[in-house]
Amino acid sequence: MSIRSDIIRGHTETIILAHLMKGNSYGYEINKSIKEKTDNKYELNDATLYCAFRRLEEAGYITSFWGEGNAGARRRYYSITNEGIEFYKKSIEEWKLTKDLIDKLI
Amino acid sequence: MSIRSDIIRGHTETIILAHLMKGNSYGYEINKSIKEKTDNKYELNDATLYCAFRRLEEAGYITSFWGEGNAGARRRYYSITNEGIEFYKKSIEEWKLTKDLIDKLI
DNA sequence: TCAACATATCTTGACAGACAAGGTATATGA
DNA sequence: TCATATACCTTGTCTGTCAAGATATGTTGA
Repeated sequence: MSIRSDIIRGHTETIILAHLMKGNSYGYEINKSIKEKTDNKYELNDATLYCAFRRLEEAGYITSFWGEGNAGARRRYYSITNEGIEFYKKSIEEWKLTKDLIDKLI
Repeated sequence: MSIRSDIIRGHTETIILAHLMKGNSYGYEINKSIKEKTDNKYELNDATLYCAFRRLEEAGYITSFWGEGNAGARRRYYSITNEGIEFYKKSIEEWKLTKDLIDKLI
């Protein structure tokens, strides 16, 4: 069974930030990691991923820079900011509340 | 802390069906019940609620009829169908999977 | 009496996140 | 050389949600 995007909607940014909490990374790698962690049950659509990066960067939660080295296709790396870390922590708390809420309601 | 609608998006129909699993009901009552169950932390927007009713009825998951008796404002009652019950059960399973998935990712 | 409030449903138009589809470019291995 | 994997990005569309507004009835308190 795959997961409807409406169900997971709104978690995209938190998922990305969670990955960046462990260190700098780039889009393709993050998405591969999501796929692996979920046994191919879930992955982000490219457009969704890069849209989320733009939103996060605009909000000041991440910064980006082009990867150095000329091996393979260019990579844009992302780094989480202090504001991003705060936002991530809040999102985790929100998720806990949401789980309880939905469990009460359904 | 209140819950962003993006986080709960996609659960509206399941929440409504969950209520109807306990017996016929109508929009206003369902929303009041949501508010009470969540200690005023969450409630559906009117438009969201009635849009969801329409979708569910179109999908054959609920049927509706005008309430009898002339006391107070008119009520449109909703009743869950067998297909609706099946869909509800599937949605519950999907929610369990989603919880696990998100917990893995964030 | 009459204003305010609670009950109850519905419509319209706008917004935002997600998606499908397409494009661009580099490196590697058969 | 051709397919594949890597890697990023844009455009237009879809859909659920929301804000705002409309409509109507019953109850309660000043």
